[in-house]
Parts: sequence; C-alpha cells; structure tokens
Amino acid sequence: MNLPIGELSRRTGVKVPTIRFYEQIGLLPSPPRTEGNQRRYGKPEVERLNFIRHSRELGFEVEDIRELLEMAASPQASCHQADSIARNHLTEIDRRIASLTALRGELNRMVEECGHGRICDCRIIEVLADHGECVTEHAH
Amino acid sequence: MNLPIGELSRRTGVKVPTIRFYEQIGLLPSPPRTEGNQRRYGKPEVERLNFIRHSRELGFEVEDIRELLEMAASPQASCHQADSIARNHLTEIDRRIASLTALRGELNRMVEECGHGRICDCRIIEVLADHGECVTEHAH
DNA sequence: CTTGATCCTCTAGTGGCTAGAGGTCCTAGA
DNA sequence: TCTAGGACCTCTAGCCACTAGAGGATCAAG
Repeated sequence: MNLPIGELSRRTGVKVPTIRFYEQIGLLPSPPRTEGNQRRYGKPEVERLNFIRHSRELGFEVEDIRELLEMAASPQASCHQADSIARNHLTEIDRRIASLTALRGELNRMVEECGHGRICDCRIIEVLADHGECVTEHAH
Repeated sequence: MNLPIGELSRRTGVKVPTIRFYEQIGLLPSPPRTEGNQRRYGKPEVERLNFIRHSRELGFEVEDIRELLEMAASPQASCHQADSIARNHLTEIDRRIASLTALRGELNRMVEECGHGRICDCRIIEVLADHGECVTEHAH
C-alpha cells in the first residue's frame, strides 16, 4: 500500500485534480512524498476518500463532511450531531424535490400547450413573457 | 417611464447588482444614462427583465434565456427551437427529481436506523464509511 | 538510457450571482 | 440655495466545488 495519486483515484472514483483540491482545502491530510515529491497514499486515505465521495454523492456539503469526518474519528461521542446534519439535509432535499416537481408541472403544461406554430402563438414564450403579447427586443 | 435602477429592481424583483450583472453579460442592453452617468430604464426593459426573471425561476440557464429572448424577438419564426429547449430542460428536471428521490430514500433509511447512541453504533457514519456501493448517481 | 505515462505546481475559468470599498449624484426639506 | 442622506457609480474579490491547461519533473518498463 504505497499508492500514487492515480491509483488512489482509480480505487475511489475521485478524479486526480479533485483529490489535490481536497488536500488543499484540508479535507484530506497531506500524504508523505517520494524523494521526487510525488504523493504516496495508504489504506486510511483510501477509506477517508471513500467516505468523502459517498458523502458528496449524497449531496452533503464540504463543511458537513468535515464535521462528519471529525465525528467518525471519535467513536465514543454521541451521534446526535450526525443525526442532526443528516436530518437537516433530508429537509433540504425534500424542499428541492417539491420545488422541482412544481417546476416540472409548469414546464410540462408549457410544452404541451405549444402549438408548434409560430413564436407569436407559442405558449412557451408567452408564459415566460407573462403577458398576452410577444416580447419585442431592442437592439444593443 | 424613466426609471432608475432601484425602481426597475423593485418592479421586477431582480436585485440591483444582478441587473448590472445581466447588462455586463449582454442579457440586458445597456440603457441610456443621465448626465451624471446613472442608468435610466423604460417599459421594454421592465418586460425583458421580467422575462429573464421568470425564465430563471423556471431553471433555464442564461444561454437558454439568450436564445429564448432572440426567438421572442422574431414572432414570425417557428417555435420549434423554443419547444426543444423547454423539452430538454424538462428531461433534465426529471433526471434531477429521480436522483433526489433515490437519495431521499437512502438518507431516510440512514436517519431512521440511527439509534441515537454513540458514533461507533451510528448507522449514518457507518453508511457513509461503507465501501459497498449504495448510490451510483451524482447529486448534481 | 530512452520512452511515454504519470506526476508536479500554478493560474485561471466555470455559473450566477453577492459583498464591499470608495467615491459621485439626485432630490427633498430647511 | 444649501445640505443631508439615500441611491447610484465602478471596480475588485469572493462564493462553491471543482475543471482545464501550461509547462515542466519523475517514475517504471523495456
């Protein structure tokens, strides 16, 4: 286990520049280097990076992940905080789903009502302009 | 109708710096100025900005809006392109909703299984640390 | 010892704004 | 007419989470 960054990338599915970026923002600790200044990683880094990747896939923000990582490192502590982070995130997801669903409805209506004729009869443009007529553009 | 930027902002619900930003990226034409170099807007700008705001609320990207505005300006043209933009956007929204819904399921399971005890028994941390693949899709 | 894949650092760009500094203009009231 | 203070101006930098590219060094196989 003395992996160069490309191998770490392959094993975790996180792109190389992203790994370096995570190091830069302090999400991944700086690993030891070879004499020629190249990063070499061990098993703990693979695990930590997988944790990060999985959290990002679930939509947690970097600041959340920082906290979650700290918690994961102190197994005797209460998990109340982790629960709270996850619950807040769940609420946010629900909010986003609701908002997107409403949007979907409006978009769908818009598309279905489009008569495929000319712009001046197009419901899409009409809805966006939010008044009965076609919008007139002014050159600039 | 010779509105200063703050009044345009009030009438459209678009913040002042955002209006200036839209001008900078060429979404809104540069309006005439007073002798003292302050912007003055007329009715067409109010309408155009409302169009932009409404489009943004529906999640269209600036490049899409640019095209939609152009189309709106040529009322005799076919609305095929507007339809296509809107349909693509709808597909994208559907993709996002599906992805968020899957996520919601996983998060919910995670939170429900958390025993509110110590970190070392916490399902949240455990799931995040897990090497197994639960989610394959990215949360945009 | 050479080749070429991989690695390094650094800067800048992405989208769609938002914040702040430091200064000018406009307008209503005294 | 003066003045106060709110609204306006430009410019730069910051946000998030990366991504792209330049220009060069290192590593491992043959």
